[in-house]
Amino acid sequence: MPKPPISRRLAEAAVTLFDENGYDETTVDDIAARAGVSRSTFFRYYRSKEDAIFPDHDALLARIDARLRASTADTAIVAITDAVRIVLAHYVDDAEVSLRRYRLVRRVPALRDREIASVARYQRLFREFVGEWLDDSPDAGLRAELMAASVVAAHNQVLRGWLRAGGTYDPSGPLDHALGYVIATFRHLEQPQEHGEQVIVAAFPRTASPQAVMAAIRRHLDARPPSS
Amino acid sequence: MPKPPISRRLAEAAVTLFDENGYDETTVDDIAARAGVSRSTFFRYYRSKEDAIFPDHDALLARIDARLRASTADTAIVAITDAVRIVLAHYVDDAEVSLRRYRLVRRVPALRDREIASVARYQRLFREFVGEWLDDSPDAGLRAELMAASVVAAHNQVLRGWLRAGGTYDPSGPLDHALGYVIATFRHLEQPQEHGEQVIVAAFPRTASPQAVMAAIRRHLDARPPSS
DNA sequence: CAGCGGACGATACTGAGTACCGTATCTCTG
DNA sequence: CAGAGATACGGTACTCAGTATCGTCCGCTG
Repeated sequence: MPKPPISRRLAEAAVTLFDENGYDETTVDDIAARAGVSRSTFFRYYRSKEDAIFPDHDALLARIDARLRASTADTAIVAITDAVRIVLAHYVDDAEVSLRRYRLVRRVPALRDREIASVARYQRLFREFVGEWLDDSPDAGLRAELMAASVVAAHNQVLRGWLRAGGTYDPSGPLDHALGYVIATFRHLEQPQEHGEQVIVAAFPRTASPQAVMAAIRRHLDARPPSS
Repeated sequence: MPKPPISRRLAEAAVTLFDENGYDETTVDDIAARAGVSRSTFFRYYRSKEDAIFPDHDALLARIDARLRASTADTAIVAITDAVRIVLAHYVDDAEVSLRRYRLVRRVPALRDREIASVARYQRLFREFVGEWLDDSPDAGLRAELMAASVVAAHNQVLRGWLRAGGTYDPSGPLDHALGYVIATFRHLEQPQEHGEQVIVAAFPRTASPQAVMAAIRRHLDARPPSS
């Protein structure tokens, strides 16, 4: 039975000691000793003390990047939702670690700031990706920014709900719901405009009969100003 | 002519030295000496080396908090847009410092992370505020999260455009435009739902004939799952 | 005046983080 | 096989951000 890799042992030691003794009271020497390696080795594996409890961040970023790169504009929405699911699954697959980390991050400002910086990296990746997908219309930059921020915000909302509830349910349903909300919000703004023609939006009850829908739309069309 | 307050002298010394010598190459002793005070005094005014170039963050947060608290649900959108304008004006009013800081932050990861954490604090403030404003519907939390993230993202987009252009124009027009976009996006989702009925959103070319619209909607309705 | 509180400087210390060197191990090549 | 090179690790010295403490000075109040 081979020992787990050093990086994992260090991460486990860090979370355990932070839990037992507190973040500020735990030194890097303590962590290294608990993992059975030297302090130098700690800094070979982690850039800083804070990074030890986010051991998979770079790998996860790389996975997301790969997933996004494997898509085209046609499959972009699927790719983004997949990428977000990859992130959430990462937390859910190791719920115990995620819950411990969550409790730590809530208590320690330095870890909170680190996590925020990590999330910003996901967001930047999404934004760059969405920016490539959007055309060069005047608001493309703004839309990319907004969509990336919204996707990440939705994910965080779902994740935090799951963590707050102690990881007791499968959060993929709520994530689908939240992403659907985001996508619905932005999709109506993403419809390609057909050669300068304008698009109108009409909303009506889901249970409306085709006749009722038609009547509502006719009213709407009758009320619009003459097209230029 | 009284000397400027110590906190300002320290902040100015920090930015100047970071510019001249680099962030990592500048010590807290250097900054304190340049400002004519001791190192102890530096840490009396700033919690950390990084904080020295964000001297007004807490004061700005307090102003925003006050502005938001002075509003009601009826004036909430105005309050949020005012709060965002307060943030932007803060940068614009001292453009030279903002531009120097921008250049520093782009070059130094530690400062970038610090800025990201600062922005997250604004966002949290907005979210809490929006959360109070929204009713207790199932998606209220999600909506508050999304709106706060969007407002902040829009502001950042505008601010970064202004900074990238060297602060050469008044960014309040673009900010109004971006906020208008965000508010339009969310306003249509804030329409009251009629007694538990679901709403679908359909978009179609403005010039579509009623018959074409009807055909498109019929296809959509035929494709939906049975309503529960 | 004396006493108090607050601001500041100086000093000692801790621990995160960096740089460097030596040693051990492994792999590859002749 | 031996030797060379690469790699991983431990140990050590160091820097500097950040913390705690103490002493001094100054301004204010009674």
